[in-house]
Formats: sequence, C-alpha cells, structure tokens
Amino acid sequence: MASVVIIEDDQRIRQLVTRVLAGKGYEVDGAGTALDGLQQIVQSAPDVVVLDMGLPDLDGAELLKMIRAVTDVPVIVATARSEDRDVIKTLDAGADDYLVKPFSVEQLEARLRAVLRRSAAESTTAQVVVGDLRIDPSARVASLAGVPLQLSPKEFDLLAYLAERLDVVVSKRQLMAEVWRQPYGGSEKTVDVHISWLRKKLGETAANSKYLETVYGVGIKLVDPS
Amino acid sequence: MASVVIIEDDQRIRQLVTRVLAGKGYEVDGAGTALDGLQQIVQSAPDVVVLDMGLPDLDGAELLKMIRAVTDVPVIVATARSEDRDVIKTLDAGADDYLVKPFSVEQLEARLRAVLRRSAAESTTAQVVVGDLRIDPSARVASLAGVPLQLSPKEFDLLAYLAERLDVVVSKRQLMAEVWRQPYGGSEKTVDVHISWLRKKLGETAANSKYLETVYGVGIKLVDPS
DNA sequence: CAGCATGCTAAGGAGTTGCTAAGGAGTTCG
DNA sequence: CGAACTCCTTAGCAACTCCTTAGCATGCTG
Repeated sequence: MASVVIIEDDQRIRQLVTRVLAGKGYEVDGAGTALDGLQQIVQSAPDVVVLDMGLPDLDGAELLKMIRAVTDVPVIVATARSEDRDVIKTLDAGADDYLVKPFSVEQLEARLRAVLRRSAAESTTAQVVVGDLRIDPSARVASLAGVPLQLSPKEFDLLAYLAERLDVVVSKRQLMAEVWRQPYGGSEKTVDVHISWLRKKLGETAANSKYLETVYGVGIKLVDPS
Repeated sequence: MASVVIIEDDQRIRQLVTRVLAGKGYEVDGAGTALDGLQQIVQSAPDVVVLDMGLPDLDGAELLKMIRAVTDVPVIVATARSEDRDVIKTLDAGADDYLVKPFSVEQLEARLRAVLRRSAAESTTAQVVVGDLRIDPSARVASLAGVPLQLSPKEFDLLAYLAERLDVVVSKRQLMAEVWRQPYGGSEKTVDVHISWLRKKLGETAANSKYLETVYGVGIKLVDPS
C-alpha cells in the first residue's frame, strides 16, 4: 500500500489524519516540524507528502523548495490561506496539488489518490505500443507505423495518458484534472479540440475512428485496432 | 578552489576554522544547526562537508544519514569521543574520514586534502559517442568529426550531462539543478543562452538542428542524427 | 423532435524559445 | 598591480508555437 508522510504541527490534526488514513490501509508517518519532516522523507522515501505551510520552525515554501531539491516525491500542500496568488505561488514552487484548510479527510484522500495515480503513471518508463502506434515518454516521441508524429506537448501528454490506460474509458473531467492539471474550472471543450487534433494526426476522424473511440456521455478511450 | 561546508554549533570553533581555511583559499560556508547545515549543503553543493557530531538539534549520525540520502558529497566527521566503536559506527554510517576533538586546523586541512584527492580520482567515466560527436568527461574534451571543440566549462558540463542521457528529454529546471547546481532561484534563460552557444559550436541552429533537439514546453535532448 | 454532447475550424493572445549584446566577476599574464 | 582576457549572467526583442475560446455543424438519446 502507499506510504504517506504528513508534516503538520497541530498534533490533533496529525493524529486524526494518521488514524483515518491508517484505517484505510495507508502507511502513515507524521512529523511536527520541518526538520523532522525532512528526515522522515529522506528516510522512508514515501510515495506522497502532505505538507502544512504554517510550520513553526521554517517557512513552508522554503521547506518545499528543499524537498524539491532532494527528491521528486509528490507533495500536497495544505494551506489556511485561500487566495489565488498563494495557491499559484505554491504550485509554482513545486507542489503537485493543494488543499485549503479546513479540509475533510475525505477530500485529502481524494487528492492522495489522484496524485498517486499520476505518479504511478509517470514512473512507467518503458515504451507503450498500441497497434502501429509507438509512444516513448522519456524521449517524448510518438510514431505511427514507424513515421514520427509531430505532436504538441498537450497532444503528447494526452495520448500518453490514454495509452497508459488502454481500453479504459476516461472522462473529460478526469483528463482535465490529470493531463491539464486543472481539477476544476477548466472547460472540457478544450479536451474535444485536442482529441480532434490527435485524430487528424493519427489519420482518422470521429466518424471513422481507429484508435480514439468516443463513448457518448462518458468519455474517450484508446483501443488497439488490430 | 574547493568549497567546504562546516556544521559546528560552537561559534568560536566555526569562526576560527572558517577564517583559517578561507585564508588558504577554500570557500567556506558555516552552519550552526543541522537544519541550517543541510540547507547549505543543498544550496551550495560543496566539495566536502565537515560535520560536528555533537549538534544541539539533531544527533550527528542522523544528520549524516540524511546527507547521504541526498548527495554523495564526502563528509569528514569531528567527534569528541575517541572510543573505537564510535569511530567505526560513524564510518559505517557513511563518513569518509574522522577527526577527534580537539584538533588543529592543520590536521583538518590534511584530511580535507586527502578526501578531495580521493574524490577527484574517483570521478573517471567512459567516453560517450553520438554520431560524429565524441565526449570524454574525465579529460573534459569534446570533438566533432575528429576536430576538437573549444567549449567553455559550463558548455562542456551541459553537453556531457545531456550526453549521459542520450535521447531523454531534460527540463531546464533539471539542468539548472544538476549542471548549475542551483536547485532553485536560477534563471532558466541562462540555459537557453548556453544551448545557443553549444549549437553554434556544433554547427547547427535551432531551426536546423542535428544534435540538440528542443522539445517545446518540456526541455531539450541530445539525439543521434544518423 | 428537442435537448444536449461531440466534432471541427478559425483566430487571438499567452507563453516559450533563439539569439545578440552588454555588464561584471574572476583569472591570467606581463 | 593593472591590463587583457575569458566566461557567465542578465536583459530584451523578434519569431514562433501552442492553448484556449468561440461558434457552428453534426450526432446521439430519450
């Protein structure tokens, strides 16, 4: 099961979160200070970190930078401030997601799952092959029947995301959240447009599809045409 | 000249050592606490660390483990205890050498030189050949179709780093962290400029690239043009 | 057939990159 | 000690790519 380090100075919150998550099968380590938290991260190499920005011994943004300098572990930031500029700043500083206090443990768990899903997907280094389609995430190259495809960043991300979930229908909402990293507010029409562009480059149309199959009212999936 | 981080809570000792070593041409950063020291190490990426085991905020052995988890920088441990078992334990924990307090600065400098000599000797790597490009990291020489390239230090580091990761897209952020040793704060435009200079010396331009391929919105990779 | 979902094109603007130039820090050499 | 040199960084602009939004056409479902 996934392991989590939670860095939070309020002992009650820490214990509450720890107990609930442990009950759901997570392996949880808690830390009340930045130093202690950093130590936990380095030692136990968790799958994800939950970081409270209001720590007593070090500014949360500073700690986040230090964590980023040391490891690529996903970090979910919990902040009492809800202003947009703060959110943007922390995400820029390398956070993967954020929560505004007060938050329910259910909210937290939803974010945890999303982040873990994301990082699990990323750690797949090997190439993905679907029919005549070949996708290499580390080189960011995709080719169709040996011919390289000229894909834009988002097009590539989208295709790679679907390829990792071959045959699984993915909703536009989920794509917006995971590929676009915009859990809310983003227009889902944007996904339609990118799908359309992908189809064009893959030599297909919606009416005559080979790889990208729309499931009306649900979402889209990548399938093996052979 | 070599850079040193000294982590020692006794301010007098720290200042004394700092002054003497700085006078001998070392670049010295001091830290009085474990947290501060770790931050220094991450930020300034020193060639060697001198660590006092008797820190107030964290056990020295613990800090040493954390340093080891983060970087391979050589660490010289200073300890007040002279018993054999302690020495063995710290060396086991990943220290490269040790000093028993009280020590003279001359002793310290001798250990510094020895450790630096050792780590310099270790960093010998094989050549990398990419198309007509040949890169020898240990000799710090690069040539194109047999003709030696006149590269500046940073240009060489950059090329060598990319060569080690042939075909893998590397972000500017990562380059800033790994080649420039500036995990945060550094401007990524600097990378652009060096890439441009490398391209010129490799006889290519961004529009007509052979070796250095920009991946828009992601980063850059070195590829085999053949 | 009504209402909603999806497909696709076009266009504007935001963001990224390429490259030149200039300033300054550090080094070498006389 | 100063002059010449190398190198790195920063600034800035032009060129370019890409993403989003809008809008309309088309398709699906009840």
